[in-house]
Amino acid sequence: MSATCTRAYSLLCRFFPSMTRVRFAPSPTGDLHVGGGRTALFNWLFARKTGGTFILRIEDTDGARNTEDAKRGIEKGLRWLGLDWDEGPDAGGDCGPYFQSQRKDIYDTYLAKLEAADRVYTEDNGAVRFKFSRTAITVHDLVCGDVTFAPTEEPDMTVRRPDGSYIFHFVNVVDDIEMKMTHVFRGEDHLSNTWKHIDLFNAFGATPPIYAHIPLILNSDGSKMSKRDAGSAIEHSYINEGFLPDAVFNYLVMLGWTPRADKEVLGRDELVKLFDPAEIHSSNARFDLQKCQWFNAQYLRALSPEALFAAARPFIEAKGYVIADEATATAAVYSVKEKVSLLTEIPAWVHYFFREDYPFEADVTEKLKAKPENASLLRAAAAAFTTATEWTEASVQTAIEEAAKGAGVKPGALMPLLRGALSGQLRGPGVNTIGHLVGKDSTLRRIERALGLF
RNA sequence: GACCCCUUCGUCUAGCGGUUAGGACACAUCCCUUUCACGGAUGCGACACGAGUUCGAUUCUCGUAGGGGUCGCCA
Repeated sequence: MSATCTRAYSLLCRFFPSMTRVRFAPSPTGDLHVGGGRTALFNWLFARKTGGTFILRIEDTDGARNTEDAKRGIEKGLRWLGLDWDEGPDAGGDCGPYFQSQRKDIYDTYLAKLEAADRVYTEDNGAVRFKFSRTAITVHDLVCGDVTFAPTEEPDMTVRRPDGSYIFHFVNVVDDIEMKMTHVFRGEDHLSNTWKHIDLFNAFGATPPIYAHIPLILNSDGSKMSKRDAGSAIEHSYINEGFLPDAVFNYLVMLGWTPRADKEVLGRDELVKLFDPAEIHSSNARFDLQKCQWFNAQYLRALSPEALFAAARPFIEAKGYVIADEATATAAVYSVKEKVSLLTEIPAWVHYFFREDYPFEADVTEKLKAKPENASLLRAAAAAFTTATEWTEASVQTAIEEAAKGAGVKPGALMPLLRGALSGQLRGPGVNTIGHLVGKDSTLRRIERALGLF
């Protein structure tokens, strides 16, 4: 960022802290793209940081492929990420309507201004073109610094189609003027076109906003990320895959900006506090699913038992498991929280808490049958459980240890057997935790059922 | 093709003329441990290349290469 820009920016923030106005202006194409989500996120961070206004404007001038469903997809993604907008659909505001499809009169008015200034001409078929100034134009960018474009040799830019509808560059600039945007955070893919926007601002006699072009998110192989790629769509890749919004928020921020902090796991409030647009990176970043999942694991583990259960519940029920007792289910889910990094992984770790006919995995059957005396060890454990007078994690533990002692083996020899019998698998929370949570009766039934394998 | 942006471990990055080039994810080994994990410790691993400027370049300048982007009556 240039010194002039830095100064202008800090002055603006110091004296007019709540005058900043930024917007996210997506074309409603369905599921929110991560790149778009992150663009929205930086706009939101800046608005919250400066006490300004975050506006959502739907650029739906291409009526053919902009459906109501598509619009809802965008809004769902934004809401899920926690990016609330102060003006826009459902929020209202003084600069509406916030759908470009409803702003034709405004565009007509602005086109008239260009006509009056002799900056447009109509072609034979009715299309209207804007006469470029064909002077050198410098973009003062918060991220990229000053970028100067030589006088263009491109043909004049079409701003209105023969059918009367308007082109992106035109409506985008008109709306940014009308909606009084002070800053524009957008993808770097727009940098090369920004001189056209500035040319338009100048033609309207308006002051361009301060631009900040943020780097793009690439696939792990460095190619451009598009719809079908892993991690590309908020609902499909994150909501449905068991990510937590805060984790995705945190990861996405880190992909374009490194906060000055001694840790990476930072909450929204901390990120807002630390955010400095001048520190946004200038190079593209590759998407790393493993790192994103690591963030998710961190946030998962920080959840309270109740919050974790609430988040996991839909994923458990989607597998068809019936939750009869919420308190037990909550404890069951909490007992495996540090074994997973995605909510979608939880059902496979807790399914046996919700049914008695859980399958015995192959290695369990193998383990149990490996030694003939395993059956008697299980019977010894059952006997110890039967005589237990109380049923807590501690008492279950004690019963197991006593059964092992009585049978002349170490608890470690009995544990895997019991684990396999009670859960059908060789991994999971402590055996005493499983026994305690499923209850005494079920514990005995489960051992009996496992005995049937011999 | 023209123009624009970018270039530190595999990935995300710190660094802002002198550092044993630091951290995180991933990976490997060890410790902990009834399993799976968590956690802890250690290790592996980078300044794209070539010229300058300088006593000294990862850091500044130029070039080359590579990656990305833009050049629509898409947004």
